[in-house]
Amino acid sequence: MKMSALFVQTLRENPADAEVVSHQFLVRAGYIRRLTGGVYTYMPLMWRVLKKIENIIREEMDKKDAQELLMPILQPAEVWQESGRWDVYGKELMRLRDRHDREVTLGPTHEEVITSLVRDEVRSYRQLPLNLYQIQNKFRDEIRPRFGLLRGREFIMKDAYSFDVDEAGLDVSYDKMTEAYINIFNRCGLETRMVQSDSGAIGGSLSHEFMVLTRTSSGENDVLFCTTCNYAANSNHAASKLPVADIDGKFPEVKEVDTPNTKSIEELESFLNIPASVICKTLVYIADERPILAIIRGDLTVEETKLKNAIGANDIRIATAEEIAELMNLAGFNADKGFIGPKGLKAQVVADESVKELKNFVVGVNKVDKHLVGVNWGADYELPKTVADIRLAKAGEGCPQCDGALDITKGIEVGNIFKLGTKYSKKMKATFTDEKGKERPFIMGCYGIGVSRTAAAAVERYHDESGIKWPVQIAPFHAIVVPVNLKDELQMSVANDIYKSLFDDGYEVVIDDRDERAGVKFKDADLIGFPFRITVGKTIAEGLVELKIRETGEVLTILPEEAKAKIKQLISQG
RNA sequence: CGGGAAGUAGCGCAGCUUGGUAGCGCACCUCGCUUGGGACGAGGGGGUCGCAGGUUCGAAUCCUGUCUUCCCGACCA
Repeated sequence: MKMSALFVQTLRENPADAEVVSHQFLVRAGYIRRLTGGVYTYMPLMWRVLKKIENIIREEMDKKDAQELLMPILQPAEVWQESGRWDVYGKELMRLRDRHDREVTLGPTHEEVITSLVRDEVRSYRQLPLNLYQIQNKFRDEIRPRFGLLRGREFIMKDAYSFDVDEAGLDVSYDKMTEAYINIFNRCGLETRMVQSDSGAIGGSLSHEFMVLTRTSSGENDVLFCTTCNYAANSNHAASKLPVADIDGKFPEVKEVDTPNTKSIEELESFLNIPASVICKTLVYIADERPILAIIRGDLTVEETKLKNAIGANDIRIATAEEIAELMNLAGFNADKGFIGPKGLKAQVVADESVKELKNFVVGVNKVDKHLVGVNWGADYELPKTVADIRLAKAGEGCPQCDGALDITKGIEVGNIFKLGTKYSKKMKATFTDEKGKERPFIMGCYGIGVSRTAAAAVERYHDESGIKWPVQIAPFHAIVVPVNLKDELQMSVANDIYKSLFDDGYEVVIDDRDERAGVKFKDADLIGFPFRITVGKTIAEGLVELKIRETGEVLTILPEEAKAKIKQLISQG
């Protein structure tokens, strides 16, 4: 490929709307162009990268006996109504109406379509196990698309679905996909960590996410990981050992006391001269339109996703001051902010495990400027029926699996795997006949990889101030040959020879035949991120060229043949 | 959803307060010169100033509405 003919326009300045490095460099280097919010054109360079990632995925999926197919993006509302997700998936579902006023959606994922398909096609256990996957554009109407390819409304995803006769079969499928994912990301040159996660809107019993850990990016997720063992989990799911604290309030008797102007835990701490850990904190949430009281030790934090799961809600948010006041008035109390307690309000109460051990503690009583002190769980003040881990784990706390401690880092989720079980097959009546002639629902799993996001994550992970440093396996081209002076016939002929030779050997190579000054060519080469650059310039007088390795910045002045051999060697090492 | 900010040439921006024929840098075209880290000189092309109304002799500029984009926040009592 001649650089002069390549459809790419590099920019000197960062686009004003790009905040994270992957977005900035992908736009500046001419990989992507925005059409509208969260929707991008993949330019030829980008498309080459994406196809490379896709092909790695295909090879590794096929090795695990998965079969590629392609399902429609346009999906009728019916299948979503069958699974019950038309109403619960929420606003992220891109909904539209056709000319007959029928509701349709642009698929954000394909559990419904695949389940419907397999329901019709697979009748016998003899046809199982089965793993089907596709790579296509997905649509999610994100509240706030941002960060370029990291969170778009239209993006490329690989989604796979497994069908097994029983749980043991699902375990095998899940393990095979785990292996495939590890291989895929390794081959993409990306170090990932497999972390436990919440199963979210997809549902199911067990799930893991594959995270690219980044220090630099405003990574989307917090990942807690053990510094000693292999425990790692998304912060919305992570557990930790309960931090040790003073949990005895040492109040000699149960008593309602005046605590003026103590609307926050801090104010209450200093007014009563007690640690936060002897206060039972009460938070009001609205889950699926109904109020929920969450109680937790005063020094700890509620994790909303865990709370949501503890009560089986679809949607959860903290209540507004108005909603709290309304809840109080309904029960005949006059209070709004602060002073809230779990007793006497018309709301389900969920207790975090941390409150069980509290002794002689302090709690709100839904009266302004009052708190109850010296409380103990018992006949008079009952522990709520629902007790669960709804606490946000934090760095420094003990690992739930070993004696080590947890640390926290940012991560970009590039893949996830779920054990779905019968969540979809039961609802959609997708069954097969087992060896005893009995109808049974399929045991399903689903497995996603964000293809476009993986590319962006690679840029987040591998770049410097000059531009992108693609891992060679997913770089748009392997190398660029740069003749410094087009009018120098020797330079041109050597450069052309190297270019042709690499090209004929099957390497993807560009020759920068533009009549630009060397600096321009070098800047563009660095920005675009060619893993290898062969410069043919002054040193050609001694028969030497220069090989620059983008990843390390290493520069070798060697014979053309040596440069080619070195590139081939490094590429084969991956 | 709430709060900010911004829409002027492909990209980055100035002009707006104080209305009077639309500018700068990059990019692009031509010529010259230059050729190892985003050179230089000369000339040139390109914009109904997001859109729609209004005020005015006259609107990028003032007013109203609308669309779009970006940022922050979404409540730990």
